[in-house]
Amino acid sequence: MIKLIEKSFEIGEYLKNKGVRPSEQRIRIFEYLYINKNHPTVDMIYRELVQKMPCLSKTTVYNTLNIFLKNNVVRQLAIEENEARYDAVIELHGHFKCEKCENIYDFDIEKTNNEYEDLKKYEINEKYILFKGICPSCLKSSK
Amino acid sequence: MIKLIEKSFEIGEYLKNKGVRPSEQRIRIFEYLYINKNHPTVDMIYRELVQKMPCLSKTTVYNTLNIFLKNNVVRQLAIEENEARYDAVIELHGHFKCEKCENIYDFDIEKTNNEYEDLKKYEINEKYILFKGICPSCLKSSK
DNA sequence: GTATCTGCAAAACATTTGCAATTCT
DNA sequence: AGAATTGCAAATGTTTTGCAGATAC
Repeated sequence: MIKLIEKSFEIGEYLKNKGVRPSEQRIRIFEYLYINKNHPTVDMIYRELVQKMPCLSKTTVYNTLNIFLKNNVVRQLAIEENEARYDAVIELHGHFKCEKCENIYDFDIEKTNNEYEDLKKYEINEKYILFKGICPSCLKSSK
Repeated sequence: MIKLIEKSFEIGEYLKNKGVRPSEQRIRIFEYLYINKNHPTVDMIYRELVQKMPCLSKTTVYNTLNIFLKNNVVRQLAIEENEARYDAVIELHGHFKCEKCENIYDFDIEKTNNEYEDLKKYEINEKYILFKGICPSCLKSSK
């Protein structure tokens, strides 16, 4: 409990620094993203949080995430084509989606821009890297 | 005109080889993707083709692209989070979206799987690489 | 007290599904 | 004839918008 309050307070500061006013809902939504790191959909966030905040609206989740996006608090991912997913880790990294267990793993990518010959003359601002395949634990269990 | 008929014939063969029966609509949709190489949305394809085929239905465009997907005739891209885009180039390559002119450029990526230390033990089946930034011609005109 | 934030209801899109008519073999 | 294809209309699902009440500064 105290942990949660402490965390809320830190998150509040973080959001303020990003230019977002830290309301209860916004703190909870960021907290969910920050603790779970599961690249959730709007629906996943809503279904979890509405249990503790019964009158939370899905509209608020949408509104909040759009504000977070605009203020660079979260990144929007296109992992599934139909539903947007969100990530509180805004540093450059790649995503790996296991086609079996559906888990999404993060992985490091280099920060050099010169690895791609074709892009020598391009200014690269954002990189979205998504691989699909089979993760080690699913590889093991399928043998 | 002759060119188009010839092209239709080639596309027909290509689709047959992929296990897709080459109807008029399917040929036209593939032809659009193949000629334009513009990673279009369903709506872009529909709006263009309905001019020549007035009773074309958007449902048919959806159906056709889903069949193409299943038979590995096209790749689905998640360049914008809200709308699916399609690409008749199924070979591995990356996409660069210019944030100014909105054009999407293709670029080559290496086929080695060992470039990412974190993924040594993962089986990688598909790679989706999307960069955003400014393309050379927009860089030039902004100076 | 004025701005902002929240949440309901409705609207706006993208996509899929059910089904009847048509087309191909 | 039988199977696949097309396209309309309706349904589904995600996201946005309008607006009234509540909250924060």
